[in-house]
Amino acid sequence: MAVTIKDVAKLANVAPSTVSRVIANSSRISERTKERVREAMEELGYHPNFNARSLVNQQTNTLGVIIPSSAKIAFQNPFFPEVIRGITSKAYLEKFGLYLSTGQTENEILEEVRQMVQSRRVDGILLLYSKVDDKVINYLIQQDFPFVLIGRPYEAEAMKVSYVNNDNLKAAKTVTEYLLLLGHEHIGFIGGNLDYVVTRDHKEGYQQALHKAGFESKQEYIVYYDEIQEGGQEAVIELMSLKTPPTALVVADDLMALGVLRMLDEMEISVPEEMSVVSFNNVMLSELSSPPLTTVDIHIYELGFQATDCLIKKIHDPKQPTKKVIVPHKFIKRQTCRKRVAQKEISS
Amino acid sequence: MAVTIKDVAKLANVAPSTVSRVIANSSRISERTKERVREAMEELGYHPNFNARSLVNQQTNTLGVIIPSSAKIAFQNPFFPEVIRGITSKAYLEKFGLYLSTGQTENEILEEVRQMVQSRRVDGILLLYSKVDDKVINYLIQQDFPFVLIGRPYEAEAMKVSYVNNDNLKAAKTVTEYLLLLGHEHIGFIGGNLDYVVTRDHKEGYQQALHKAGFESKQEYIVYYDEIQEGGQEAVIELMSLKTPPTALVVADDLMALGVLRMLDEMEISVPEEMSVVSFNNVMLSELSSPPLTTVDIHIYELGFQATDCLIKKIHDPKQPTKKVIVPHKFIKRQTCRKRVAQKEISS
DNA sequence: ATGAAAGCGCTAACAT
DNA sequence: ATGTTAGCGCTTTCAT
Repeated sequence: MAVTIKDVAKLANVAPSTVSRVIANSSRISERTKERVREAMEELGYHPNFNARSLVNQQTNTLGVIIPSSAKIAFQNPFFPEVIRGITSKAYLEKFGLYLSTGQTENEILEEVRQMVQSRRVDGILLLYSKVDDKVINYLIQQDFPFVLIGRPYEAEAMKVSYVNNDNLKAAKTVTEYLLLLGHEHIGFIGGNLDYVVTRDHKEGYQQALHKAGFESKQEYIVYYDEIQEGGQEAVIELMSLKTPPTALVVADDLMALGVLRMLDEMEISVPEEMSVVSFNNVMLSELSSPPLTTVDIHIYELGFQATDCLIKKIHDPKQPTKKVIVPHKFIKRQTCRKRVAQKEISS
Repeated sequence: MAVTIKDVAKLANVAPSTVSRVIANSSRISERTKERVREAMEELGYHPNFNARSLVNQQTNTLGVIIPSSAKIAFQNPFFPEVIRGITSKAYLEKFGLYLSTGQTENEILEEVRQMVQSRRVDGILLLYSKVDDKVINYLIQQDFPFVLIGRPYEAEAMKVSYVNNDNLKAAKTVTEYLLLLGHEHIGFIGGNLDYVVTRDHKEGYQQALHKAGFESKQEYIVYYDEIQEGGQEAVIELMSLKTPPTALVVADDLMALGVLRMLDEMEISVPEEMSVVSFNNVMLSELSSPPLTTVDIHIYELGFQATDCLIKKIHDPKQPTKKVIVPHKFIKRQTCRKRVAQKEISS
């Protein structure tokens, strides 16, 4: 078996508790013994047993990270790697470990979360998505277990939920207004899955901008897709089949926008000449597309970093008031938007 | 505090050991008491304490997942999410948890790995990358700790390392031969970081194909980049500045190929008319680019799944012989390659 | 078929 | 300043 505290104690000629105190660098141990004990630890290659510590301390220094159930789709989206990167940075600084959920369906995940909290496998939980009416959130609230949401809770009841989010409504409103200013009057909206709060916020912002400008937001210009791969493409077909097809598109995220560009390319509709496109997230590949995407940078890394910060604080002091952090976004203009050209000018 | 085995025992009027046996579904407990105990567990909402179990069993049912140090770059690449997805699936099936590395530099990661193994925080380790002369690998070998490599060890000494890999050399050879068959005589090679074994395998395959066809592989056609973002772009500039610029490109991976396409687009070099491009991985966005990428599907998900399978088997039976699994690849022809047109035909 | 007791490796209260 | 001891929650001999 591995070397334990007892072995070190024996070699250093002290009691196990002394060794323990040396590990904690207790001030009640003389420098001389500390020295001796440390040498013994070195010599034996001692490392404290993680489980033993966790057991007695009643804490694991580990954060549970919950990835949405549609992992197949979700994980393809650079959003998740990037949040995790943010989480990772902060967790490393605070010496916390990361424990990843592995469930694929909503129920599997719920069961997993239950395990995590009840078996004390983690000290807190990071939820990487916010769904409308989510069972996991409800469970966590009911258990009063420390957790932080990335996104925002949908239900009003969830006042006590800490979260880190962007102002997605405002972002959507801004890009729509921008398109409006460019003279576009028929603007399509390609949203993600309606179960996600972010989709609803985007839609709301889009509609507010339209209404404010005196336009009616017509149902047929609004389309939702969750399948990123085919999603963008089908959405384009649907919208371009309208009697009056849109001349600009607000797209749920960069990856889907890529699919949109691809489809547009196939249909020989040129971007931005004949169609303007704006999307959200500003993941790296939005710069690599042809043409590069005009998009909203939501600072994904920061979302993860802040959420982790917030969670760890909450773990250290459970009485912390609930916090709502809004990470600012930034509109990035690249090459997929252009002033609208009147129809005749094109067709002539 | 949470409910423990003792509480259950008390309620069911049995000894703690009996409860423990019920959890393990021991055959030595009568159905009647099992029933009673289970009811008590239900009533109290009992869940076994993970750390206590790990402590006595000397196993954690957790796998350590080590992400390469250049996480910033690495994680942007869809390769990693996709391997993790494969890992996740298998881990879930086997009821193993996943513990993620958080270190950013090579040394941080090495230290983390040390912690993981010495503190018994994980039962085995999955290395998601294979670097030439990697300290982590050497440490793991020396500790004789169960681990599986995704990729392959570079040093011959590492005979005892189990790994899951593609035949990257062959894949690179095949695509180069394909380009050769299309009449291309000047084929550029844009590889990833030379520290990674996969890069060396790609280069080797590329060169073998060239030599077999009677061509010399010239140094100036071979270029390495690790920065995905700018990498592809700079590489293109470098290669196109040659006196005889290549008419075809073998690119390290899809993401970088995207950057290449983007740059080519900017330089108004049309793909595939004036330049053929092949890459590796077949991540989802390779289908979304314009034009869609001709690439090699290396079955990333499968790599993760197989590696996890292999590791768990090894954990269950440490005497298992070392295994080398080669996941087959598949050449996916899409729209970035075309027969070479003689120079004059274009310029005329 | 079940209970009692020891022990996994560590920390912390209580001695001294 | 250091040692003794109990106990975290569980599993596993060893009894009965």
